[in-house]
Amino acid sequence: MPMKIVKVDASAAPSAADVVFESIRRAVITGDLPDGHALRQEELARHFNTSRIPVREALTRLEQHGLVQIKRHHGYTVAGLTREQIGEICRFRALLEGEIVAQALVRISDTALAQAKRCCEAFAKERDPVRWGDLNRDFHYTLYRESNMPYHVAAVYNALEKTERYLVDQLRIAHSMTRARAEHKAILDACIARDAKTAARLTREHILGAYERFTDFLDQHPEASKLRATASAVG
Amino acid sequence: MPMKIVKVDASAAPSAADVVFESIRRAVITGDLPDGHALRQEELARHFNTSRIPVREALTRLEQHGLVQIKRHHGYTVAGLTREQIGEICRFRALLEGEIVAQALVRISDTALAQAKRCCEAFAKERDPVRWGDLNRDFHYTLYRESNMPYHVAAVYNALEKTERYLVDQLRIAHSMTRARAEHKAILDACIARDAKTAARLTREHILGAYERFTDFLDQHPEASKLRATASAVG
DNA sequence: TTACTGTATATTGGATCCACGATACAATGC
DNA sequence: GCATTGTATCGTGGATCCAATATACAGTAA
Repeated sequence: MPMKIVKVDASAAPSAADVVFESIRRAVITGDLPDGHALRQEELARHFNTSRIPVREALTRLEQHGLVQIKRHHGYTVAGLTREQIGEICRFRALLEGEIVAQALVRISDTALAQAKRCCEAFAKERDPVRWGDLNRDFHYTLYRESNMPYHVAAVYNALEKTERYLVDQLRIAHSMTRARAEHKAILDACIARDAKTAARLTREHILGAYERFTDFLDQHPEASKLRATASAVG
Repeated sequence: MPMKIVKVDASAAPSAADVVFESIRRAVITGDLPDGHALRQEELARHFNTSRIPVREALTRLEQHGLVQIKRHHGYTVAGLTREQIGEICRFRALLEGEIVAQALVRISDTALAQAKRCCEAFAKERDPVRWGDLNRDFHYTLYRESNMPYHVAAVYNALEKTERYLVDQLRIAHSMTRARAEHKAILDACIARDAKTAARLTREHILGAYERFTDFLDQHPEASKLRATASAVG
């Protein structure tokens, strides 16, 4: 008799540490938790209605990701990046993402291209800045998915999550969404034409260009780096 | 009055978790702990004369590095890589390390080159296979150090530590140390000549070639394979 | 006043204890 | 015999408790 109940892997249910990790991670990469903010174990434990043990596990995971910093007996703080560090990470992404798109185009399916088109349009239409990071990620990841380079893609995502809050801020402030939309469209067109070289070049320029505009903006408005919202609410 | 006692930062002393982490990490990357080996918390706690808490912290750190795998309520095991995963990581390293050497040569100092020469000679002279991994790392790292690309270098090291045990094994079994010595020498010569393009190309070939010889050896001696299929975590 | 010392408090690192899930195997019913 | 169920045991995930360190500040002596 075939089982009539939907099959779910109960062992895949997230642990308390998973929940805390994801929640804090999200707050850090979106910028809801400002750089340098102290993450008190007891406070977080109360906030998530759990004990300090899963909180500590979440914090050690975040530290390995480079999203929080630890100083022995002083506790964990949200890790910030200097402008130079952001620059290096952007060059890292440009190098890898160029290679990944090029490789993905060798084998990419029409369904993936259609999905990328939808992501591109969703990004272009979105008015709410807090959603831009996710939609941007969706677009690029759809293109990368069939590259058969999971390690490269994971490395890109680790890199992206460290810098996203800075670059998205810039998108909003400098009104460069128009340009981002056009660049996404150009990359998509190159992909549809299966022109690997052009797609790779445009991807690299897209990433490095965003960094250029980010630094330009900081140079013109040095006070802008401090105007981050300091909502300390997690979850 | 100037303090006459040597200055040491006592807060930099390693915690119990640090010690356990480093120790297990070393055992995994050298291959002393075979793929799939179960890491029991209680057993490790006894072994390191501590409690399960620092052991668990060490294991979660190792999991974020992709060196161990976790299955909920089943415990931690040493994460193995498939041949395909090793291949992708080698391509990842080739891409990055080529870029890093090229960039490093723009600014590399004579002292760094002299140190690289010493590392190269130490590697060539060493007879003990268990030291090859460290000496190989020393040589390459000396060249990369002045690239001013710490994020790239760290990514390379995260990648290298996952595959080192497989590739070093191959070095020993297939007697390809002679070739490795020659390749190191060639890279060093290109660096001394400050020929960035050649150094980058030789570095890429060095890495990809080692992988080729690794797979060739496995094809010829299928019983030598210690490879175990896993779905490894993100590093 | 000013520099040093001692104490109170906050917070982390680690140890111990408990509850739940997983496995192995004996017991039961057919 | 064979499948199912109950139970004993083990190991992990999490909670609580304790120890050690850091900061703040009050007190004391020159």
